[in-house]
Amino acid sequence: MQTETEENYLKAIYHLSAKRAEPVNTSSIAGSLSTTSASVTDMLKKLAEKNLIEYERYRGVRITRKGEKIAINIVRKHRLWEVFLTQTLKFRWDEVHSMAEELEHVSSDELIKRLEEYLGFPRFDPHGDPIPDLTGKISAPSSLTLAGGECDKRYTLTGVNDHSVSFLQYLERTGLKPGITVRILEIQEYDHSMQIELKNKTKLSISNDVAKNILVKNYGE
Amino acid sequence: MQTETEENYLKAIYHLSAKRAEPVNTSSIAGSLSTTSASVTDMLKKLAEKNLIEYERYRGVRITRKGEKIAINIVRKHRLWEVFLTQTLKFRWDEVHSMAEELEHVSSDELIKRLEEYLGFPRFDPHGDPIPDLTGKISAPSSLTLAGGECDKRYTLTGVNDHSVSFLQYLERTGLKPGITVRILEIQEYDHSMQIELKNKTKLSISNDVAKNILVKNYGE
DNA sequence: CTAAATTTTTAGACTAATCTAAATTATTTT
DNA sequence: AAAATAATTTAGATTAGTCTAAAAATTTAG
Repeated sequence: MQTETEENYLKAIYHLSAKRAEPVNTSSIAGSLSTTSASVTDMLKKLAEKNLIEYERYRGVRITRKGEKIAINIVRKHRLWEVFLTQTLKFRWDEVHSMAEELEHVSSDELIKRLEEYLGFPRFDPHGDPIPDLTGKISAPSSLTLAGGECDKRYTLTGVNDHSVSFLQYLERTGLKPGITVRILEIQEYDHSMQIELKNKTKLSISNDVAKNILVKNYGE
Repeated sequence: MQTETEENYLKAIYHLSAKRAEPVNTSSIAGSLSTTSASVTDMLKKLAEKNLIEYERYRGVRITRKGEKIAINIVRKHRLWEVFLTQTLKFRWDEVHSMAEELEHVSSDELIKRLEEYLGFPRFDPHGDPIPDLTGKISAPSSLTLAGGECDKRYTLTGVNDHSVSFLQYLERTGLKPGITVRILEIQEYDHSMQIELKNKTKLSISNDVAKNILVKNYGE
């Protein structure tokens, strides 16, 4: 068994590993957990001792199979709780992250199995991120972003790349929630910003930066 | 704000206070939290510092209004989670205590408000204990036990006095869950044990000790 | 009402997680 | 390839919670 703090380190290392092939370095872990490099070094020794990571001084860190299993299980719990909070308790999708951050640590595997069943085995959380199954298998998330869309075609929003609260709240305010469908009206040559139309005929303009952070699938797929 | 450990101490003191008017002594707190008296003394100083309890060396402890508010809020969370676990996730009533013990600490007040609404504002948890409302008000639980029942009358089980897992599992096995109705067939003079009949005509004999720990209301009330 | 037994508190130590500041190793620049 | 810069680790302290063993206070018994 591991402490909540150890779990948070493993989760951070797991997420950072997903973004690059090289070992994860100390300061990026410190950054993502808002702590100091000195604290991270201490914890890395502890996790290596338990064979949850491979760690060599000054060389960074790789997560082991054993550590990854634990991390994936936490991600699974987190995302299932997010579905519960939005679907059952009607929280907005931009409110649920911090609550799920707490719930992910306290819930027994049996509780999560039942919760998953009750929720109808959802495959994605409210932000479009895939929910690992009991065995740790993870469906591929959509890799198409709105920025890759074509004029006059329709797309259904499935998730986001940027999970920051400010971005989510921006989307929430403009009505761009997962599940809704948009049509691209026009794409500007010079900055790749685009005009889009929502179902209710609202027209709005979004920057390429925003479009690149919105995951979509083709309408009707 | 207080730590999870402080919350557990407050809850223990609150529950122990409910049973007697005198101040709560150190060793009973240690007993109910499975820790040592020395640890309890340390924590009492800390809680007194924060005005959550009144504490005088060697004299025991009383909870303050401020401490009681916190304790009641934790009890409220605990019992609402128990309802969720049995009602929504279909856990047995003898399984939910330890899970709720963890969930009670992580849940924000807003989450609990929504959960309460989703559950339909239940007034009692699966063991018949009253659920404090948002303001801290607590309905009176049933005070009638099956031991006080009369021959040939029907009673509906509403809860228990003994919350130990072994007692709950005994009741679960014999079919004596809250909500069901029983009829008293016969009461033995010499040991006050009783023969009762369940809805499905099952007859069984229970000791006076057991009967005293089962809360009931008159059938049809 | 004193003596024994019990309860409670204090003293001192331990673990987990954290921090700052100093030292060490690695990387980049010139 | 040496010097400067940046990243990482170590050293030493701190806080929360816990423990054991010893000391002090209270309660109980004779």
